[in-house]
Amino acid sequence: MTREPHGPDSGRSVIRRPASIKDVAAAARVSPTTVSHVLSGNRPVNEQTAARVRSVVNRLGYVPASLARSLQAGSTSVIGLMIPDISNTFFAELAKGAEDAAHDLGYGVILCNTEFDAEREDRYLGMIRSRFIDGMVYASGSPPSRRRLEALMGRFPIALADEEVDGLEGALIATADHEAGGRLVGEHLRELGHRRALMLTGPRELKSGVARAGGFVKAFQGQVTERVGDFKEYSGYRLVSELLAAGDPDFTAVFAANDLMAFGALLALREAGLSVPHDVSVVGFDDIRAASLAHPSLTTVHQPAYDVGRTATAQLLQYVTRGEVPPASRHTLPVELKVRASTAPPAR
Amino acid sequence: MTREPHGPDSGRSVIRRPASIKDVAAAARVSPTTVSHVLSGNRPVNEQTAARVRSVVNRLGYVPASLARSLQAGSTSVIGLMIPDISNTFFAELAKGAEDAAHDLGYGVILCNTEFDAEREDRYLGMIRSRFIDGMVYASGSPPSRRRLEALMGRFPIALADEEVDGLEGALIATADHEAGGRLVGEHLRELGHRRALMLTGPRELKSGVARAGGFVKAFQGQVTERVGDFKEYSGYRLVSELLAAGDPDFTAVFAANDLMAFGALLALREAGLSVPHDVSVVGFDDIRAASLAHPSLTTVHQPAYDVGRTATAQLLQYVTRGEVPPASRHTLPVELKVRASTAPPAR
DNA sequence: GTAGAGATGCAAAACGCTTTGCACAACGGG
DNA sequence: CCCGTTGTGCAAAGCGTTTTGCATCTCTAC
Repeated sequence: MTREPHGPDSGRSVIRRPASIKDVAAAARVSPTTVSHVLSGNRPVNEQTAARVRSVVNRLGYVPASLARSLQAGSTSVIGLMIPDISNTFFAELAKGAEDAAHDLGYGVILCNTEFDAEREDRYLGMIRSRFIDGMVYASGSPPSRRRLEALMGRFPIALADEEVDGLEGALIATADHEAGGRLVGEHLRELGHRRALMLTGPRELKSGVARAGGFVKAFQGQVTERVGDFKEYSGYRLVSELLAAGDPDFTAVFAANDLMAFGALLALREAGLSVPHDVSVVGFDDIRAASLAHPSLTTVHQPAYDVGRTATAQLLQYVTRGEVPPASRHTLPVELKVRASTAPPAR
Repeated sequence: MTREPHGPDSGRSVIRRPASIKDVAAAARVSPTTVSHVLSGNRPVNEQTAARVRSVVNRLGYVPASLARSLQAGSTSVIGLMIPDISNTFFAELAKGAEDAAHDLGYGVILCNTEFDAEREDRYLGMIRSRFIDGMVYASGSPPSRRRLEALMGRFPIALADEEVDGLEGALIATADHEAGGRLVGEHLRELGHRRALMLTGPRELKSGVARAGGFVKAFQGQVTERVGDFKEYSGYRLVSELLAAGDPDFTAVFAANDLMAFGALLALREAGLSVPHDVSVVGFDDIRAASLAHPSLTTVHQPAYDVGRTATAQLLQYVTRGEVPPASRHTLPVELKVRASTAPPAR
């Protein structure tokens, strides 16, 4: 434990002031202007002088303060990504796509995880108003924040990813083709020979869920019993259990509007002594990780969460880089039916 | 389609210059100083004047530019979170914890998703050197970036979360108690009556996996066959299949160093006609979502990913807010054994 | 009547960079 | 010999804040 050499400043691990462009200029006996030009290559500099400057830069470990640079440039090359829950694999995939797209253009992404908390959403919305971020990809959606968002939309670059609530038109939107997904499921079950299905939907307010159900009903062309769930596992379990308890089930297939509810349905069927897919087929939506790992593995619709995030971000940045607010436009991304072990022709 | 009223500036959705403090000052016939004081409450201002200023602020929709503020203050209230893959639920949970902790202190989090790509890691490390972020929570770890990290550690606030590679000492570290997790599994299997186990480890370089194996072997006190995997599902499948094909298995239980490999093992056992847990018990590590959804549900060790992220961040910020570099310290977080349906006493 | 104190508001510096305009020298072409 | 050009580098303004340090003015107390 050696004693530190000098002064009161010694031992403590306080961060000392980093070298500024002035320090470099002084040490190289040139003006800050010249240093800037050497580093940016913005104007020619005598090679000998430039070499001297570079050597000082290295010696001092000088790195330009990006804050000052951003202030001067009027943009930060950072955007925000507003999502309700990063631990939800759907949003995690979406975030990955957004990060990739941003990275491609040299942009950074601030993670705005909201838990649908209005106070939190407000704080993050403040980042764009105070111009700390150049734009925002918005995939959240508590109703109060939606209203505030609308006010911002004309003045700041904002894009909607997988918008699930209506009332937000006139924006740049990237979303999966929910209706087509529902249609694919309908066709699949019909072709297997099913004629009576149980459809577990999400809350009515969420557009995506409604679109899934709509596409399904249209394509299935059979008898469909609808029950409203909340996209959580338990609601799938509860709804199916109730129907089974009420008597002989009037369906040979279950289409849940997302995988979680499908898992709940699986559990309820198993508890009732019904075998999947022999007695009843089950289909989900999302293709979360667990869908392929579960037993039986779940037939489901793969949502391109990654592409949704990537597209929304890439589109947004196209305008941000030009200092413009994006115009209204919709980008619908294709979905894919993953047929696995939970569907089969009906036994009866 | 009505024609826009005036000038060349009209129709285009270009963002127009937002109001600055000077604009507000001019409109309220005071100095920028006074505006600043009204807004910050830093010095008293005549109530009548203040009211006038506030009204102008509202009318103009003035929001202080945080960039300028940060430049002046010398910090941005943003930190970075470096992780290899946000779509991995473990890191997503960790990120959520980090975001929560940051939010509590008014900090933002920049998502640095690296895919173990050195170029990408470098770019993000650049953000801290250019002082765009006040600190960094580091949960990634490609070897090249590790070396660069070491150089930065003394000069910038950096914390390690769930560090999985060695060579990085002298840092602030938050990690799960991997060894204790292994021990819990060992005790559990021993108490069930198992005497011969197969241990599927991760790569030798990853400290956490080594610790899990170490704890297990110590506590199990039986015969342990070790096989080295790579933490991916397929390696679990392959290793178990190979052993089964080679003849009568010399184990009644399998402990995989993570859930994914455990799933692979499950699959291999099922294909070989062995029943889990009747013929063989299987245990994983991590407690990812699919663990509870799989069939049979997986006995595993729950890792506090959220807490790891939260703790690392909270600890880091404690020093960042004081403008200090954190000292070396280790925070080990407790794990928990989740006993589910994949373990039972051995049949033979 | 006057000194000290409080209230009130402004000017100016500072944060660290980029960019524009300008000065000076050297040089070649007409 | 003069003018235009090219090379080289600096001074200064500007980006939008916050934070001193001062200058007034008005009280209050003695």
